[in-house]
Amino acid sequence: MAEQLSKTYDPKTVEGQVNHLWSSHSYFHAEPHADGDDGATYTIVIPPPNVTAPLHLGHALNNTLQDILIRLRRMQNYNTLWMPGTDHAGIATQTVVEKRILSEEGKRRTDFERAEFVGRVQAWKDEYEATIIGQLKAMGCSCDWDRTRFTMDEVCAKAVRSTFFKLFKDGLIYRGKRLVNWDPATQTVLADDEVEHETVQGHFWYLKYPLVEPVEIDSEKIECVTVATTRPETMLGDTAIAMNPGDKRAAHLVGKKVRLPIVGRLIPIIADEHVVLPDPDSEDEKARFSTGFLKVTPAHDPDDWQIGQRHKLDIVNVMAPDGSISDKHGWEDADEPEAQSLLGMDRFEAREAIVEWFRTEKLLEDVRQYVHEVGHSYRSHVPIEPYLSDQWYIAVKKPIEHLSKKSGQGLIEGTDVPLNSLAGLALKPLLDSRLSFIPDRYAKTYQAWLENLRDWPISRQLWWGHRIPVWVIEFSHAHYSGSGESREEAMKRHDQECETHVQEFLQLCGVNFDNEVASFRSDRLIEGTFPFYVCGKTEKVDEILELLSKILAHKRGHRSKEQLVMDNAANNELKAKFGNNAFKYIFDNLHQRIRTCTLDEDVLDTWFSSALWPFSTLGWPDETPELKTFYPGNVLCTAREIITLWVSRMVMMGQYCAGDIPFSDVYIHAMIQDGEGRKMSKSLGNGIDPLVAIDSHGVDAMRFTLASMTTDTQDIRMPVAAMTLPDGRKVNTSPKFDVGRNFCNKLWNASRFALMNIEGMDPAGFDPEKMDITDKWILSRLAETISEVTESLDKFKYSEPLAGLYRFFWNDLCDWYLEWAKPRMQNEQTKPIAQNVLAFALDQVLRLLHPFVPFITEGIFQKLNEVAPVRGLDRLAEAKSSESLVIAEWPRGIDSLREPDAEEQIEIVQEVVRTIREIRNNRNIPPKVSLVVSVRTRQEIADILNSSAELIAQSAGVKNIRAGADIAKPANAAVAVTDSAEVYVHDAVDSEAERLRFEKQKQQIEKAKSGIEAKLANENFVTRAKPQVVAQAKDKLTQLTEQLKTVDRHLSELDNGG
RNA sequence: GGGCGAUUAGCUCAGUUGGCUAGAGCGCCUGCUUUACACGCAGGAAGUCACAGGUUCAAGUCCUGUAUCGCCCA
Repeated sequence: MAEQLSKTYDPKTVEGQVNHLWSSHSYFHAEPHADGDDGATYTIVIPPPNVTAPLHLGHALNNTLQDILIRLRRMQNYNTLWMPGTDHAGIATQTVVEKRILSEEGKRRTDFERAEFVGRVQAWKDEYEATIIGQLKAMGCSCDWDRTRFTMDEVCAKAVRSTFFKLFKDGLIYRGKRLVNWDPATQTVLADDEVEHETVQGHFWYLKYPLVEPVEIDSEKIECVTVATTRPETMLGDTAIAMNPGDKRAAHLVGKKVRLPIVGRLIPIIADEHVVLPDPDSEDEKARFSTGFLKVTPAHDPDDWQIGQRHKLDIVNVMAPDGSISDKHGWEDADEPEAQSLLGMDRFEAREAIVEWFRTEKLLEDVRQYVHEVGHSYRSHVPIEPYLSDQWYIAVKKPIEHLSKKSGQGLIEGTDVPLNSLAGLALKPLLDSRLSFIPDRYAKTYQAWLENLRDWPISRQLWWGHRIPVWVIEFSHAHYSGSGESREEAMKRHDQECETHVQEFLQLCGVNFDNEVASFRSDRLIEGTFPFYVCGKTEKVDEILELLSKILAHKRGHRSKEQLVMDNAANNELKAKFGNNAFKYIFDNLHQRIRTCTLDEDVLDTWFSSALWPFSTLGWPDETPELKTFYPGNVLCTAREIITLWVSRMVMMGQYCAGDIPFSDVYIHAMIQDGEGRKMSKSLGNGIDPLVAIDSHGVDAMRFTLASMTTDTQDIRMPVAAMTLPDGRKVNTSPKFDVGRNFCNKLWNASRFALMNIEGMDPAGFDPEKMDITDKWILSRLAETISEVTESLDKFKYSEPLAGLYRFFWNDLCDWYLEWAKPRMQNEQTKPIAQNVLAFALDQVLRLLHPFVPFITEGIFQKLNEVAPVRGLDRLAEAKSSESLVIAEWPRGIDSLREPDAEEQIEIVQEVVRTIREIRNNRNIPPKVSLVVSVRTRQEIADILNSSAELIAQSAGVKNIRAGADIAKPANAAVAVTDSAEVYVHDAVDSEAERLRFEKQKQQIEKAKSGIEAKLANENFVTRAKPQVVAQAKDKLTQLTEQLKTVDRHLSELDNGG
């Protein structure tokens, strides 16, 4: 006798037992194929959660959906891999750790050595990684935990290094100056998505700039031009005034010069389309505020930067990294006393001082209120300063020669994207339909982004992340002999020599310079030299250059040769590892030529390593069996805000590094909002912790609810309700989870009932010939459900299959089949048949439900295996046994069991049962009172009803039922008219109730009837609509007419006291 | 500013290529300790499908515009 199941489903107990079962087997582990085995594989890489914080409900949704796909394919016998792991999330993680250290210890990042600080972040990562993996396991994610990766672990780091080197060698990485989002408070660059836009009540200040020579326009003498600005302090860096070429005044003014107030700089007036023409009545706010003259400050405004690039304007940066006015960062003409007095002021102080200066000098024409969006740092909340700085970039639209054979060359039609560029590699598969988005509208986002892509800035001024593996070598200044060659030629020759020496040195250390090193010399003069950038393929080069760097640093401050070679650790290490010759070479050839040799301070953008995730986790660049078997993967499942940041880059890098797209389908799921349609967030306090949901409702309930809400809309609303935990903590949950919990409870109890009844079942006792109509019906419905569920899962539908399963399980199996089976279980003749059908149906429904609600189904499956280990339906259908549902076979289509006749018959029976029940309820007849019923209907339906009289009797509390074509209405009978029959419930008359019901029904029928009559009266409908539709309408009209006649007859009988 | 989406019952959502007396779950109302389940059973009420035009024999569904809300990108 199997152990009794509890009366309500207790998720904790079952989850515990099932976890124990799963963790003691390796069901989730995937092994690469042996050579020659080309069986079907199915791979998903997890979007690695940030180690910044625990998972939220969005993650729960994301991972539930992946787990559903993975479990389905595993049951379908694919070699299935779900690769788990976490992301180091550079800036986000560093920020939270910095905040915590500041609040707990009052220390800043700069109070630590770099390595020490990174250690602190590492400790945080260890903690949160464990939390996150624990959460994923709690959610039932069937990841291959043995393969868990982290974006900064050794395996991933190797891929990052290889990719960077490859890009560097292909000439796709360069150092460039650009405006970045600078946070002057924390002094770091921020990514665009780390900038929060806030609406600010600000001003437009109208500043007058005097023309060097006055100009006459329409006999009016113009001495000044007026610019409008929201940031007057940037005027110190103005290098032009721009006008729209369409401006009438442009002809007179373009080419003239103005004298920049305070600074005295002479700057030109130029023409640029970007300038908005003034129009006081315009809808466009910019036009209303515009004077037609735009001050151009390329170093402090992104639009101005573009204008500066177009017109080759000077770039004058007037600020220090802390946001104060400074002449040390690119401002060379701050000679005027007025300018000098501003130096050192904070940017907002300087703003006031400058406005005041203009006011005093009568050059302030106007001040107007202006409400606008200002970017703020999400970290320090101070306004972002567009700041000019040197960053590393990846050239995304640069053609890659060696790829032209494979990917073709030239531009993709209608774009400026070369086929053999990184952007092209990502775009082409979409255009070729090798890459699809679900829902497909998201393809547009992807495509538009790639077509308008700018080079990718990959350096971040952070300590937490993959260090950029570039050594910056500054050569000493060339000694210009003056003999014959020009200064430029001398410098070039000198630098060339230096390069050669570095090359020789590395070769002496055992490095093959051609294969293992990539390098280039800057074409821009930076602090007096053209830096030489060196990137090694492996860390060996780093090791050598680091020793060189130490030795050279040590060298400084020592004069005599004896001191230079003095014993120190770096010297010894270099000698020991790379030989005396290399060591000697430094002093013979390098120390005079190299001023500094330093590793770049910055780290790589987090998305750089994320971009490699689909293959770095499989061991790339090594040609591992894993890579061979599981790459390319199948699906990526993520949220839409990540399409540009991540998906596109994975495709790009997958193509570039691994030679193929990393997945063929991108499934974009909805974003979870609260009941008011707001994003769930910490600051609003409207988030739901998945662990709370799991605690209060059970994992399966949470998963069921999430999956059932997943249609292809972009948002799903999840009403949030506060609840108090037993320990007094107030937390958020959602009444929506009740849906899942109720379902699980129903599943549990129906299974409990089934298990009690199939105990001791004999599979041999099944005889297909002895199945009754309910057996045939439920199997037919099962067959239908199997194919519906399988098909919709193939199409990435979640809510649809779940609704189908819900209906089959609850509305068909529980509400009807089980009820009808109850008496059959008491009868030795019928019992074996009902038992076997029930066991089979339960077995199949558990399999179908398993991807959605894995714990409860596995728990029940284990009991089912104890009670009824063999569950086939003789020669009708097979249910291959399995020790665990995780690896059980997915139900096969059993279309041979489809019985439309049985379904139709049961529907007729159900309709009559519902009608009788309605009368019973309506007349307040107690459930215990048995009824006598007769039904007047067409003979064929009467036959069905008579043969199913017992089913009706049982379901409707009827002791006697008789159907026929010529049944007369008995006296004192309550009457109901259905689509196909008149149902008489004897001795239940209630004229008033009946009249009300009939009158209402009459109205409904008349409404429907007149609609159809109108249609049929329309000649166009009859001639133009599909014949089938017309025939349908005619049938319907006949039926409604009949029905109406019947209702009328009963109404008039009521009138006659009938 | 550019793009995408939503608007259907009190709430959360379905509604395939146009063919509808517009469905489900929750909530609501009525009745029920029917020995699997009250996290349940039986029944019921409840909708001008955001608004305005248009296409069509036929529009919740297609087109145009408007309004409100939301998201992404700049």
